[in-house]
Amino acid sequence: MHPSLEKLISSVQSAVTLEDFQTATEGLRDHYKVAHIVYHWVNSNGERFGAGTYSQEWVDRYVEKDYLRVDPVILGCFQRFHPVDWKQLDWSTKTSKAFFKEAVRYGVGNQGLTIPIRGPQGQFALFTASNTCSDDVWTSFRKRNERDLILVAHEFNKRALEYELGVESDTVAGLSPRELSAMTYIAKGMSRAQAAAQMDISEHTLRVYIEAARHKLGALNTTHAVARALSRGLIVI
Amino acid sequence: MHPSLEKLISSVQSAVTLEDFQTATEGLRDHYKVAHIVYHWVNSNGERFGAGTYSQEWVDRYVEKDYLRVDPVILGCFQRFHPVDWKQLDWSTKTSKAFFKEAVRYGVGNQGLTIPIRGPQGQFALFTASNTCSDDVWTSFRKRNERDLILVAHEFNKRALEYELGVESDTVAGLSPRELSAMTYIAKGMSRAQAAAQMDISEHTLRVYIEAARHKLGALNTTHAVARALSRGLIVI
DNA sequence: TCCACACTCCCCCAAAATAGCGAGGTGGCC
DNA sequence: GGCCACCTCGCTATTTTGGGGGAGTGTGGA
Repeated sequence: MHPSLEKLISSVQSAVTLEDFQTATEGLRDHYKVAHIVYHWVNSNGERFGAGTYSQEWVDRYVEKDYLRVDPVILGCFQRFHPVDWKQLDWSTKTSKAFFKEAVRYGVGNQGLTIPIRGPQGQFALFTASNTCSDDVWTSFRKRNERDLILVAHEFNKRALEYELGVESDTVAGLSPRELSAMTYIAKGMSRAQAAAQMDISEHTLRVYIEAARHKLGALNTTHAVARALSRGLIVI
Repeated sequence: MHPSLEKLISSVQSAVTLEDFQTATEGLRDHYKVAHIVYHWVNSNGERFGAGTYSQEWVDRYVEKDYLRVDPVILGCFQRFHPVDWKQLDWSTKTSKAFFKEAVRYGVGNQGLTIPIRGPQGQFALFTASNTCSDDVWTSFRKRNERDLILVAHEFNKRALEYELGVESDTVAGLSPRELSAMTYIAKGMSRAQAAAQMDISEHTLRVYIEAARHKLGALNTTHAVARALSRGLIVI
């Protein structure tokens, strides 16, 4: 990895504010000599954050027109797993063609590579490099830099997660072994009677476990408790 | 990146069968001179696949004892986002201590680095490198190789996703927007009446959504449906 | 154009979960 | 020895879900 890129990664690793993320994207843009670098991120509460080199006009326009629901990059990456070249996306519909044209008019590149990453609680981030150039030039750019970009995207996410954790704080309640078993059977779709039979205890006892878990998790009902236990990674189905 | 590692990555990229994945893990083990390389993967239907260099005895033991629910690596990575050194995990409980001891006895290393990756439909994969060595040796190994391992993990996932798409023909159930909203409210602990009020529809209509979601997800009851929707990343609470 | 599918509403009744009141035994920790 | 967390079991009454029927609208794709 290039020394100046290492330096940029360090700046991401030590980023504290959104401005720091912003500065990092500008540094990366200059390093790679591309039109834009953008990092876009949805935390577990569904709040969106963004840092990047797009013009303010484009960002405003994007928000105003609710292009999140149109942008094939967003729609495409939401169903994908791995780095996506914009060319692979579906630009065939009328709305997406119009969107692309307008994006280019606002200075967004005609080429792009977007790397989606997901977190355990529904966090979803997109790291994008975009440029205006021919297909051949872009392909060779990707060949040279795709791996580094994946690593950079990881660094952004790592820091973004810490940023999120800094904002939130919640106590994780521990469930007892029997409570965990009971919750697991319930999460698998068993009725209380079935789960009790599985655990070889009375249905009443099972109920006590479920209620204990519900209270510990601050849940309103069994379904809520299961949802919370799954979200917190306490149980696996 | 080392030429011989490039070769191993190519072999991952062209993997077709589980045996190919297996062979790739063995190659990586030899390349890095570590005790084990393991790739473990849960697809969007909750089916588990694995390829790695652990002994068959350990794998059997692991399955038999249902260690998925004990293993701090699994439990820890489920709540995390980024490469996890096994030392960072919680080994303080009695069961996890016993598990660790047994794992070491079966030849699993005392050190490990696990890289979790998630897909859009709740796919969840773990790529692990493990070795028996001192903390210092392991730290320097991580420093040298962590980035490469992240890229290797990405390659495994990319191929695993293609493998999944090739093997499965059963449609991944997509829930309609209203079904997703309904499921989300239910997952947040609301009763049908409350959720219906939130969505400003009759309780009966809400019930239709919940039942449709239940059928699409192949769930036995509402709680099960919520659990599946969460596991597959369809909803977030 | 028509079909499929999402969306909306209504009935009834059996089954299951929830809420409230209990009881007692074990084992670890201060 | 006392406290606390965990594990186990019982009862009754009320609320919520689940399964079985229906029926009508609107919208987007073949």
